[in-house]
This record gives sequence, structure tokens and C-alpha cells, in this order.
Amino acid sequence: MDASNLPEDALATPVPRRREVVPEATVARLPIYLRALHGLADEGQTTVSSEALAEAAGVNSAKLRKDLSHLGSYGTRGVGYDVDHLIAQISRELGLSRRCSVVLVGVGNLGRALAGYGGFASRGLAIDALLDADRSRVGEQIAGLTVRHMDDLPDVVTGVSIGVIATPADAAQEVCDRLVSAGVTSILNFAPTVLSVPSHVDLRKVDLSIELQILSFHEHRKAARAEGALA
Amino acid sequence: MDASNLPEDALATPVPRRREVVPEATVARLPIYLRALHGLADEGQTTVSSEALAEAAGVNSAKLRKDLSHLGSYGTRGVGYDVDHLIAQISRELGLSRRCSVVLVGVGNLGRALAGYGGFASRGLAIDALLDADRSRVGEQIAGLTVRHMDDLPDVVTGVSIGVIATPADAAQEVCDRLVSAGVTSILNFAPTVLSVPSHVDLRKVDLSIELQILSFHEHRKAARAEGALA
DNA sequence: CTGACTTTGTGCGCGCGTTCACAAGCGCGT
DNA sequence: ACGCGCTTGTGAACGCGCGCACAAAGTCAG
Ligand SMILES: NC(=O)c1ccc[n+]([C@@H]2O[C@H](COP(=O)([O-])OP(=O)(O)OC[C@H]3O[C@@H](n4cnc5c(N)ncnc54)[C@H](O)[C@@H]3O)[C@@H](O)[C@H]2O)c1
Ligand SMILES: NC(=O)c1ccc[n+]([C@@H]2O[C@H](COP(=O)([O-])OP(=O)(O)OC[C@H]3O[C@@H](n4cnc5c(N)ncnc54)[C@H](O)[C@@H]3O)[C@@H](O)[C@H]2O)c1
Repeated sequence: MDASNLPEDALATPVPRRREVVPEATVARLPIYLRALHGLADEGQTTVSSEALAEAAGVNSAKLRKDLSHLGSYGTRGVGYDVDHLIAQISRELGLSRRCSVVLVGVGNLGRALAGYGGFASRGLAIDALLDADRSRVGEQIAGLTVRHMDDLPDVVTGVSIGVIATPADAAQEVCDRLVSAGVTSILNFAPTVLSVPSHVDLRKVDLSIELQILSFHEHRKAARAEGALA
Repeated sequence: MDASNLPEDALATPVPRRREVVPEATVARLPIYLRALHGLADEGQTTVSSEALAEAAGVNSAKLRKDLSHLGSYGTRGVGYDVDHLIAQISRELGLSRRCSVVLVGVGNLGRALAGYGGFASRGLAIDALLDADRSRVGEQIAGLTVRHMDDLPDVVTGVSIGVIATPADAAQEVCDRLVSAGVTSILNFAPTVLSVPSHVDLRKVDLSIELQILSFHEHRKAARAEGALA
């Protein structure tokens, strides 16, 4: 990609020190740090050391420091990090300061649970619209939102950036395509299917069956190892 | 590691070829291959090339071949892999042949959706018990199962190996500890908390807020890049 | 002001995972 | 029987991410 070298740019960008790129692995941990920090803030802590925060987040302290260093030098040596300031910086980095809207497609068993979940709003994320293809569900009120028909999608997604797919697997690709056509550039997929999207669209998936199968594998291996130990 | 030269090992291990260890990254993809293979089998395909299967699974074909090579040489050069045979091998490796039972704790919004989900059973996994601490929910019938009280846990988990936590975050660690005490050695956690478990217990987590925050980050970066492009 | 202590930020080596590229192997047509 | 084309299995190179360990940098006591 255009990860071109930054040739020192003698023309000096006015901004002193721009964050180069934040590694994916770091991005995936920032929300964990954020949650831990909120917990500390609620306890009244004003500063926290990398050691303590790492403990709360369940990671190595060196990793934590390296992660945070990618967003800038916000710590004070000998003291630690200012909790509120760090919350602000991570929130900004994650784009949570400007409220991010979400559209959920498929109001079935799972969709209902997600729509009613309050855990998103507390983090600057909120589900703004519910869509379904089943006309018998359209008009239904769930968690203060009215279910709208799939055909309304173009009207709904103005300014919306994240789409969540909670439809059956065989409808997922079609729904995905329609989301993309409507301008959605980030998608979270719960349907057990491989989706294909244009390169400018970010796609993540959550597959509960896969998680259980991975655990099943480890159980299987533990059992095999135990038998092997008998021999 | 000991990726030392393999000096032809004149001492020839008696066992022809034992699967050494299957890398974690490979294990995480096996369920995807399995799903793709089931789809192919339903279409009547009897054999499949690594190229075609990789396409269906959304991965690089070399990666697929290397993954499969960790379970043995089950392909035929010039032809590909036998679909049914490969399904059997992967299922065996994942431990899905011997049916794996699951206990779900916390029958709230999310727990209900999970309990009613039929996508597990088709893969040799089935939820065998539902538990909750709320006595007003005990006795309730969900998807053919009766909700039992948390205190029955020791009776319920005989032979059960996988526990799923779908309780509020502040109860998760306690529930986790009780599962471990009862002998559960694999846990899937949906609560947004860092859990600690003994080293012999496998722990995985699914956190929807984190997924959305990661997408939010990428949206934020896209927006920043777009602005940068204007300058 | 100085010195000791605390904690950050990071250079470095290492191991894992991904990918390319190709030789070895197998079936099929002739 | 024999080579031709297709596909697997893997050697090797590369890049990323992790974690140790330490120097730099700041605080605080006296
Ligand atoms: N329920 C769970 O706990 C669970 C667990 C893991 C995975 N999943 C997956 O999540 C998805 C949803 O599961 P569910 O249990 O909620 O299913 P569901 O059948 O209860 O709900 C699906 C919803 O999608 C709607 N829908 C169908 N086609 C549509 C389309 N083309 N456009 C818009 N909406 C459409 C349906 O009307 C329905 O309301 C499935 O892919 C399932 O495999 C669910
Ligand atoms: N609902 C969602 O879509 C969603 C999304 C993401 C994450 N989550 C997380 O999943 C978890 C469950 O969410 P929910 O919406 O189903 O919550 P919920 O409040 O609807 O259900 C929680 C259930 O757990 C039970 N419970 C409470 N304490 C318990 C204990 N000590 N032992 C056993 N059971 C106990 C409660 O009685 C209740 O039935 C929460 O941690 C939530 O943050 C939910």
C-alpha cells in the first residue's frame, strides 16, 4: 500500500509529532484499556501506573506501554498516566468522541438481544436504526426504536457508518451488498458465512459456533493428553 | 525452537507420523473449513482442490494446504481432497465426533438468544443445561430445556466440559470461579470483563462492544485520511 | 540543590504466522 | 508404458508482534 516512507518532510508538518500508524493488535486492545480506565475512574483513581493498568486489562505491562506510546507520550515518568486524560486520548483515537451511529439488520433472536443491550451507549456507540425484511416485524418497537423495512435502508444510513448483520446466513451476502451500496463502510457480521466486500470496506465477524469449536478442540486435546499420560 | 536440521534421523521413530502440534491460528480456521466443506457436500461435490476450498473459506490457498498438512496428508496430488473424508478428519481433530456438551449461565437477553439458537447442534455441539441465579426464571422452559438454579451447577456439569457465561459483568468472575470449581475446563465469556482462571482452564471471550469500537477506529481513520487527502 | 527512587518509553532478539514458489507425486490420455 | 498437466506438501524468506531489560526522565525527600 502507500506505506511510503515519510521522507522527513523538510517542509515540516506544523503538527510536531503525528502518530504514524497504530498496529492492528494495539487497536484491538485499546477498548480493553478504555474499559479498565473507566473502572478506575469510577473508583476515584486519578493516575495509574502501566503496571496497575496492565494488571486490570490482563496484559503485559511492557505491551501496554508500547501500545500507549503509539498514540503519543501521555505518561509521566515516576508517576504514571492521568486516568481522565488517557480516557480522552484513547476515546479520540477510537473515534468515539464524535458519536458513531450503527444500523442493525435482522431483528430476530440475536438482533433483539443486541438492540436491547445498553452496553454500547456507554461507550459512545448507539444503535440508531433497526431493519428487517419481514413486514410483520416492521413497525414493532424495540428498546425505543421502531423496526423499519429493509427498503428504507438508503434513507436510514445517511451519515451512518457501521452496519451489523444479524440475519440468517443465506441472506447475509445480499444484505451486506445492500449496506455497501448504501454507503456503509464498516460491517460486523454475526451470520456464519464468509462475506466478500470491496477493499475499502472493513469487515469483522463474530461466530459463536467457531468459538465453541475451538474450545472443543482444546477439550479434545486435553483428553488425549490425559490418556497419553496413562501410557 | 529446535527447528534444527533434520538429520534424516536414522533412528526412525517407530510411530510413522504423529501430528506434532496444531498451531492455534490453524485451529481457529478449521471450523471455517468445516463449514465450507459441509456446504460443498450439500452441493454434491465429492472432491475439492485447495484453491476452491480456500476461495470458499476466504483464505490463501497455501495457508489452507499448510493448515491441513498439520493433520496429515489427506489430499491426492493432481486431484484434491475428498470432501467427506476431510470433514471426518477435521471433525475428529476438533473433537466433534464425541458429542460435546455445553452449560449456559445467565438466561437474560443474550442467554435466551443463545439457548434458542439451532446453529450449534448441527456441528456436534449442543447446550445441555441452562442456569440462572434469579429464582423467578428457574423452571422456565426455553428451547426444550428447563432453567435450573445456579446452586444445581455441581449436579449439572458431570461430564460437561464447556461453560458459557452470559451474566452481567459484575457477576462474571464469581460464576467463572464456580464453573471452574465444578470441573469445567473451557469457558466462553460474553461479559465485558477480564476474567482470571487457573492455567489448566481455556478461556475465550466475545465482546461486541470491542468489535464495534475497532470498526469505529477504522471509520475514524478513514475520515482522517479523507481530510488529509484534501490538504 | 542533590541524590535516590519510581516509572515511562523503546531497542532488540525471538518465535509465530503468512506467503511465495517449486519439487514431488498422482492420474489420465495416448 | 510413458510423459504431460494438475495439485499437493513444504522449504525458505519475510514481517509482525511480544516481552525482556535498560536508559532516559521525571518526582520527591531532605
Ligand atoms: N441466536 C443466536 O444466539 C445466534 C448465535 C450465533 C449465530 N447466530 C446467527 O445470527 C443470525 C441471526 O440469528 P437469529 O437467531 O436472530 O435468527 P432469526 O431467524 O431469529 O432472525 C433473523 C432475522 O433476519 C430477518 N431477515 C431474514 N432475511 C432478511 C433479509 N434479507 N434482510 C433483512 N432481514 C432479514 C428475519 O426476518 C429475522 O427477523 C443467524 O445468521 C445466526 O446463524 C445467532
Ligand atoms: N444483550 C446483548 O446483546 C449483549 C451484547 C453484548 C454483551 N452482552 C453481555 O452479555 C451479558 C448478558 O447480557 P444480557 O443482556 O443477557 O443481560 P441480562 O441482564 O438480560 O441477563 C443477565 C442474566 O444473568 C442472570 N444472573 C445475574 N447474576 C447471576 C449470577 N451470579 N449467576 C447466575 N446468573 C446470574 C440474571 O438473572 C439474568 O437472567 C452481559 O455481561 C452483557 O454485558 C450482552
